[in-house]
Amino acid sequence: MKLALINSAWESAEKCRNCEIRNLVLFADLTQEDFNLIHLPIDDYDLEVGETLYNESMPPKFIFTIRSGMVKLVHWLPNGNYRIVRLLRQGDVGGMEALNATPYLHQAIVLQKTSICRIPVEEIERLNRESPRLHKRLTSRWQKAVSDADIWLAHLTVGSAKKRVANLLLYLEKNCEQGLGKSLLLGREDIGALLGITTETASRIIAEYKRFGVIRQTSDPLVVDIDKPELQQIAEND
Amino acid sequence: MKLALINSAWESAEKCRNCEIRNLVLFADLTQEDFNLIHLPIDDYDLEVGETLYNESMPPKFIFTIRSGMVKLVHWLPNGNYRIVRLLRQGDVGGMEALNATPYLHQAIVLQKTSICRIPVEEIERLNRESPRLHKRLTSRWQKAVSDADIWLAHLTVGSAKKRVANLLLYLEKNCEQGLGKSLLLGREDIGALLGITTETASRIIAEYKRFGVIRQTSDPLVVDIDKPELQQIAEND
DNA sequence: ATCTGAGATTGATAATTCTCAATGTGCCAA
DNA sequence: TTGGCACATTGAGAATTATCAATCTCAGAT
Repeated sequence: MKLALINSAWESAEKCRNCEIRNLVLFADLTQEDFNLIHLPIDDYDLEVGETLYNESMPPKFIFTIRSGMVKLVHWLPNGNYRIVRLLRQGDVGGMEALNATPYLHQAIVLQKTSICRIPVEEIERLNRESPRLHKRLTSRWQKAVSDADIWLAHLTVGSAKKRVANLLLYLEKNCEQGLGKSLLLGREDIGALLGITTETASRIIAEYKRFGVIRQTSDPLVVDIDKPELQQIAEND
Repeated sequence: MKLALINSAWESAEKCRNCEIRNLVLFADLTQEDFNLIHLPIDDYDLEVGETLYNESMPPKFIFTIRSGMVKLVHWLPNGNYRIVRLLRQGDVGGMEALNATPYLHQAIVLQKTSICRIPVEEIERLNRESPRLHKRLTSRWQKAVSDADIWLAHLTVGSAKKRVANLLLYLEKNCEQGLGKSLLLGREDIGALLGITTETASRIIAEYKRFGVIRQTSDPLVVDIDKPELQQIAEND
């Protein structure tokens, strides 16, 4: 993992102020004055597929916002298998457990080329004390993390495997960067780890959806066109 | 639902200060001075099995801490079925979504006679502004809600139905008020809604565990003695 | 061009879980 | 006492999913 650039304090504050997705993330409500409070460097950099953003054994000194791309939060099981606990997408914040001075809870692994903004916990704490606007944002991010987890549970762990896969594809469509009607197609093992089914079952279902044209390959092998109404049908009835 | 007592501001602050489980909940770090900031009444009351603490259609004006007992957070599905998204136990906080001025996300239903402390959101917001100590607590509560949800996912929705039930019984042992070696035994439908299995499957497994003495009835029909090592065995191997 | 390795797909069979249906059990009220 | 009711339990067969194993595909590496 290489940082693209270590910014000086001034530079990073400048960057944040001009960040085009700022309204999605933590610093949306900060004023010029707030930005002047930033002392430590906020780094931004890209990670490639398979790289690790953070894991359980790293010192929990940063939180991360996702500017673009997709990250999986992985919980390893004793037997070497793993479970994907959540996905982070544009605007999501990862590693917030660092704000409580507790170790990171998961390994965060990049699924798609991902652009990250890495913020020192110390900086958050300073702003938190000195800017009520950040505090509010932070609270609502936490809220989002909880409700995301709940939605996950309610939709992605009930019903037949077919339903779950359909729901997952719909979930991944929502902000697939390629535009609507398309969905990120994860590896079959990841789909399994996400939905609590085996790799083979995931593969069979994806293959069947392909055969029936419910999903169709695109030029990018990681992205598929989806037949949204059909998937919604499957997700609800069946 | 009846409130046991509508306390005056002074009385409720007094109560909080003397609350024996205070160190578990939001107000653990508050000072005498902080308590003097409390203006609105903080009510405490008991609810019986089946009563609703809050639901999606109530105005989100309060958050709730659990002083004792157990509450399920229920997400209703369109077809009339339901999914239990999380359990709240002693020290847990429910309805925190109210702090973001968003509707409650679930229906919270009492599973065991439960003692509740109901705090107006307005009061939290005032203390939040005026006492950094509360803010810190609140943050860490949020953190706990997220990590609980993740643990839930990682343990209670993987593996065979037998494993899941074993994990659930172990989970419910942790702070069963009757002491160690005992576990709250939920209704079979609730077990199903919790673990993503059918009521019948839940019943079969519980019945089997009873037959083999892995769990044993006690004088209280809602509580069973559990054979912890055996359950751990089942949860891990199998 | 061939080799190679990591995923993906598919098949056959076993195991698990669901579904539908019947029965059992204990508690409460008339 | 006697129904009645809400749960819990059990059975049998169908459907789904896991398991084990064999190919297949395809992008890189040699």
